[in-house]
Order: sequence, then C-alpha cells, then structure tokens
Amino acid sequence: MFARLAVNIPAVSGVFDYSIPTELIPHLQTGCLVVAPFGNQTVQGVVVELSDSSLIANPKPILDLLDPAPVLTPAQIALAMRMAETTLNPPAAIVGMMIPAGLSQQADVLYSVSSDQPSVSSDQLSVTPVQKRLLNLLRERGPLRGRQIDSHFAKVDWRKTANFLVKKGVLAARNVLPPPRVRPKHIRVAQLAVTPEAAEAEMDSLGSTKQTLARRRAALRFLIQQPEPVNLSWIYAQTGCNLADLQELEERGLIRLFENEIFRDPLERIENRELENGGQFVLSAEQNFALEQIVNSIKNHPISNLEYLLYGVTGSGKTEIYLRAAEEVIRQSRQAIILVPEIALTPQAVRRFLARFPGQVGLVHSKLSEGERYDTWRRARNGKLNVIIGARSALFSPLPNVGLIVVDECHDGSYYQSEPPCYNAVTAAQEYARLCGAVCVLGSATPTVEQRYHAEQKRIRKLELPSRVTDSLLPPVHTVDMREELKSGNRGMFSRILAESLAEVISRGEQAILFLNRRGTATYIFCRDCGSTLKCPNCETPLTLHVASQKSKVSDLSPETFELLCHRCGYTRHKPKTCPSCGSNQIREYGLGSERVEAEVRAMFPQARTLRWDWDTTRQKDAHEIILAHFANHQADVLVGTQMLAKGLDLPLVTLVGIVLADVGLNLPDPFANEKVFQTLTQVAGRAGRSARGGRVVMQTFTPDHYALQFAAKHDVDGFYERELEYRRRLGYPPFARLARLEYRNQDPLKAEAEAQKMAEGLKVRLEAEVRRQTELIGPVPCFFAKENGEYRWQVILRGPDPASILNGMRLSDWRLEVDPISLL
DNA sequence: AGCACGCCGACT
DNA sequence: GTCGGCGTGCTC
Repeated sequence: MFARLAVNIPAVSGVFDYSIPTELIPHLQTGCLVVAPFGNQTVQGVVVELSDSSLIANPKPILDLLDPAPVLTPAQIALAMRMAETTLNPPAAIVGMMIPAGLSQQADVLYSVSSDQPSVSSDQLSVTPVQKRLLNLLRERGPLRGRQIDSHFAKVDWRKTANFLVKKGVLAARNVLPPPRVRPKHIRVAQLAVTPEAAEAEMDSLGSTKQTLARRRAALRFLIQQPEPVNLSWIYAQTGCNLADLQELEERGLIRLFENEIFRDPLERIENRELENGGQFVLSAEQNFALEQIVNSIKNHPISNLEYLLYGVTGSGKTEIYLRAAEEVIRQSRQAIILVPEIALTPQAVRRFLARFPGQVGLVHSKLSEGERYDTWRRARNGKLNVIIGARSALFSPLPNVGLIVVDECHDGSYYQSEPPCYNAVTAAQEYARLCGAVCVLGSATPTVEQRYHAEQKRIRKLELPSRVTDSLLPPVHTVDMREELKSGNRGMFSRILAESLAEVISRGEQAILFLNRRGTATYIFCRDCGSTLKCPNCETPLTLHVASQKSKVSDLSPETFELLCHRCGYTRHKPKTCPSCGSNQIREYGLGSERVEAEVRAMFPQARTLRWDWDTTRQKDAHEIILAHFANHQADVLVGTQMLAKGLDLPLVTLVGIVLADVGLNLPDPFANEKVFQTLTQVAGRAGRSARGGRVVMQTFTPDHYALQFAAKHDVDGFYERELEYRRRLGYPPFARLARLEYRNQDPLKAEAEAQKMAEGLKVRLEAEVRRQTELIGPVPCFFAKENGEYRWQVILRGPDPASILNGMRLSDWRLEVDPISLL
C-alpha cells in the first residue's frame, strides 16, 4: 500500500508518494494527518490519495499517524486539489488552510549548546554580537527551536550565524517536528457512584469534626441531586467543600472523580444570554418563491439546479431564507455553511442562527483562539454541528456532508484573500458546492459584474427580493457639484444643502450618517511653500493626520495630540512643526479625514452628539458592536465613518446619509475601481430611509458626470451593470478576458524592477513560442501602491482567455501569484 | 523551507 | 590552491 501526501511545507509544490508500514495499514485513510521523512527533515503530511502502486521506485515509509480520524473529508481533498489547480497554489498551501493552526506543525531545527566544549580557540568565537546573543540566549534558555529563536531576533538573520557555529562544533542542531500545540481540553468532574439511598445511608459517617462532616454532607447531597457529572469548581462554589473532601468521598466509593472533555466554544457567551425568540416570520410572496426554488433544489439534489444568485438588500429577508434553507438541509441529515463578511459577523447576526438551531451552530472567524478554533473544527468533523457561520475560512470546516453553502453579500472584497495563498472564497464556495452536490446561494444587492455575468451565462437562477420599501421609495439622492459650491464662495467641506439637511435632521431628533469612502486619502500633510507632501519612509504612502487615541474613549477628542499615521504599514510619527524638506512653517493638512468631518460637525452643531466609526476607533475587541449599539440606541445623532458603513446595517432612525466626497476611489489605475465605488455608494445610499420616516441622500462630488456616481444616485444596479459590462468588453477586461497577476517585492527598488523586467521578458518568449496571440502582457510596471512595508512592488499582468496556463512549469519562487485578482493596485 | 551540487571571485 | 558566495534543482 502507498499513500500520496501533501507535505506541510507550503512552498513545496506537488505531492509525494510514501509506503505505508503494515501496522499502519488498517488505520490509514485518505485525509489522515501523518508524520513522514522529507529530505533530512521530519514533516507533517496529509494523505490525499491511497493506492496500491507508486510511481517512485523506493518510497520512504510514513512514520506515524497523528490523529486516528481523518483531518480532511474526501470532499475537502477534492476541493483542495481543484483549488491548487485553479489558483496555482501548491496543494499543501491549500490543505494548510483547512487544518486548524495549532494542529498543523512545520518541521523545525532544535539548537543547543554543544556539551563537548569547543576545540576552537576563543578568539574565533563570540566575536560578532549576533554570535554572542545567540550563545547567551541558548545558555540561558536551554535548547530552542528556530521559530522560538526568531522571536528574539527581529530582523537579524541569525541562521547563518547558527549554521556557522554548528559547523564549528559550538552548537548542535537537530531536525525536529514539534507536536501539535492544541489538545482537547478536559475538566475534572465528579458524579455519584452509588444509588441515592446508599449515599443517604452514609450521611452520618462522613467525618469526625462538625465542619468536615457538614462540608462532605453538602457535597454528597449536591451530587445526589445532580445525576450528571459536575464540574469540580462548581461543586466547590455551591457547597463550600474542597478537593480533599471529594477525594475522601471517592475513597469511600460514594462518588467517582474523573475528567470530562469540554469544547471551547466562542458562542458560549452569546448563547448564555437570552436568545430572542425566532418567531415565525410571515414570508412575502417573493421570499416564498425564492425559498421554494432553493428548497426544491435541496430536496432533489443531486439532479437539479444547484446555484442561485439571490438579489436583495439588507432587510429584504435574505436571512430568513438562509435559515429555512438550512432547516431543510438539516432535515436531510446534511449541513450548511453560511459565509458572511468578517465585519458583519456581529452577535445579533449570529444570534438569529443560534435561536433557530440551538447547540448546532459553530462560529469561525479570525479572532478565535487556537483552542476555540480546534474545538469548533473537531465538533464539525464529528457531526456535532449542523451550521457553520463564519468568515472566508469557514468554508474549510470539515463538515461530513455539506448540503448548502450560502455566501452573503457575495460582492464583498473580504472574500478574496490577497495574501498567499491567494484565493477567492466565492468561487471556491461554488466549486465546493459542485463537488459536494450542495446548493450554493450567493446573496447580494450589488453582485460584481463578473458574478452577474457568469450567472447569466451559466443560467444560474436569479431570485429577486424587492426591498420592503418599494423601489420608488428608495431614498432620493441629491448630487451636489462641489465645484459650484466653491465658485459661490463655500469653501467648507459641507455644501449648503448638506449643512441644511443636517440641521433639519438634528432638530427633528433623527439620525444622520456621514460617509467618507477611503481611509488612505484622509488628511494628508503638505507644505504650502514647496508643495511636498509628507510620506511614509517605508511605503511612500502619504501620511495622514490622526488624533492620537491611546486611552481616549470612542468619541473623546483631545486636539492637543496629533500624530501622523501610515495606513499601509502602521508607521507613526509626530506632526512636525516645519517642513522637513524646505523648513517652512507653512505646513498644513489637506483633504478629509473622519476626525476632521466629525470636528466640523461639532463646530457647526455643538448640540449634536457625534460618533466615529472607522479603522482607528474599532481596533479594540468588540468595538464594532459597542459603536453600533450606541448609535442604534440613539445615543448619538451623527455617525461619521468609512467603508464599514456600507456593510449591511439596519438603522431605521437614519433619515439622512451624507456622502462627503463620492469621487474618492474613482479613476485609479484599476479596472475594478469604478465598480467598487459604485457598490460602496449604492450600499451606503441604501442606509437612508429604511423606515416610514423616509430619508434622503446628499452626495457631494467634483465629478458629477461620472457614470458610477450617476447610476448609484439612481439606485440603478442594472443600468450600471450594462454600462460597466460594455466598458469591460471594450477594454478587454473580465469577464471578457481573464487576468493573472504576478507581483515581485524587494527592498531594493532596482532589484525589484530588474526582476520584473526579467519575468516579463521570459513571459514574452513563452507567449511567442506558444503562439498565443490572444494573450497579452501588461507591464512590467510598479504597482499603484509602489512600496509596502519597506519593499518596492512591481507587477506583470497577463490577460487572455486562460492566462494562468502560461505559467505552468515555471519557476515562480519569490513571486506572488494571483489568478483572477480583484484589484490591480 | 532546507540542503546539495556547482560554478565563479577573494583570501589563509 | 581552498573557502564561500548564491543560482539551480530536488526532496517521495
């Protein structure tokens, strides 16, 4: 017997054959996590295939099995292999995302100080500071693994030094595979071991002193009443007894002390609170129709139509459809995955699912602890969870039989992972659904041009849910030409109409939202004399002005402490008094930040209570919910915020949405920029007038003629789609061609450029050799964000019917690779 | 990722 | 003459 392994070294592409030792044969299945030799390292691997023949002459044997149960289901393996193909990532990199972080381990080197002391004279040793530091560290802490040493050397390359010292015999090095960091958690429990009558009979002989007798009696009484095993600390708290007492009772054979496994569950906090009753909603005709279609597909799987695009704004009843579709799937003993954008993963959203499926819901997102992640993963694997709700990576939960995959707000950029391994969770969800024979529902009011186009091409069923307010009552959008405002002498950030509308809303006791589209273009600093802007030394991104907000509360403003912040890498510095390049003191901020907008509102309407919701105010845990709850409870009148405002919130008291500058993000060197602006503006505009009070939107712009703004102002999703599709067709961008993006990063700008040049040349040769006249090479060019974290970025784009296929068999180490990217910046 | 193999410049 | 730089390729 032979096993094909995806070996846990993400950079290694391909899979490797191993033989299976006879004693492991009965235990090994596809999907198992094993230990295997690889070169002279010992690594983890996942069995992706079992077979009775091997392509290789003498495969090495698998060493060990790490978990008796497979860590991947067959469907997951199929998905991983498929994704490896389509995204050009190594299979191991995809498999790595499917295994919880603490369980998956990579090979490492254990360094220690040699016991037989150096034959080398001391003048050769400890000469460099790095050698000294390394030796001291290992002397103090004992043997350490490479990754542990990494944390003590920030940017120094200590490995060369270490290898040198190993060669000299000062250090010893050994290849190791660390054991998994996560383990099942157990708690100590006690349970009655005899009949209640037998326990009662012993009640008087439990102790010599009055106090011990009382404690032991209390404990025993408590356990008589509790037939289930009880957490020891709970018994202590309830009865005042201690461990010695319980041990004595155990000694007498009255109770049993043992350990019970507990599952770490991030939902416990939510679940223990009162769940709102999932009262039965009455479905509208459209909801009913949509649900019927989906449910029929679930019932008739695997023969019926399996993909849906569900059009509907927040509040149009999409969630209720998801819930009922999930109910149907569970009835068939299958499970459901509900993907939502990370930011929309609020307790309110989760609570709705918890109320409907108590005890059957697993939550997955980026802030889980390793233990919580591991336990949720294991419960999914054991069939204890019927619904997984979570962000992007929740797609990879090891559910045994997935019957439904929902991707809510499927246009959202957070479904795309732009760090290697790059992949799109929406297309992956569609693939996975196909592989599982599951129904896939993509939900959005503004699906991307590509999603919509592909849906139409493949005749995916479109299901429409009109918003509760009918279309004619969508909030009117008033577009203000800010050039005219300037001409007529208004130099402020608010047009007269927006200022008046704000005043009205505040005086009527209603709420307003002020929206700014992008953090990166907030307030930057420039010198009025020499014109230079202050830029980040690491990224060359303009630095933006922020109120330093260390300990200040959500909306405290202390204007004394300003700092400059780089939004790309987090670099901060104090605001200088004079211009660093010419020394002038005419150094001023320019542009708009949400602090500035908030300050302006306060200056104009001192009585208004403002709240700011942006990246800075939401860094602390749970800040999103706190801010939203504040606003929803009408503890503030004006909410100033960025992108997050566009996500599906339901804020009925809001009657005015002000878009401070709608132009931001347009006209970037990116074919998807206009679409993104349109989606954001449409979503934001939809935040107004969600109740009977009605509402309006004021959109300020310097380019009122831009089609993205005009269609957004009319809430005309179809119109925008047609227009944008035409634009894509004309320029040959997706969905009419596909893109592959290659990015190279280096600290040295010349090296980065040279590498990009070399890559472009190589690709040109290949294109000509393969006579691919439909595939075009764009670049090499520096990326729009030309520098990030001190590294210069260059890119090469391939465009054509199947551009990724050109890269087959190419050596691409050091290059980041994206197939079907969602941005070219 | 590690490590070996291999081919060029600078040293005991 | 060797030591060591890193470019290239392989690990079942």
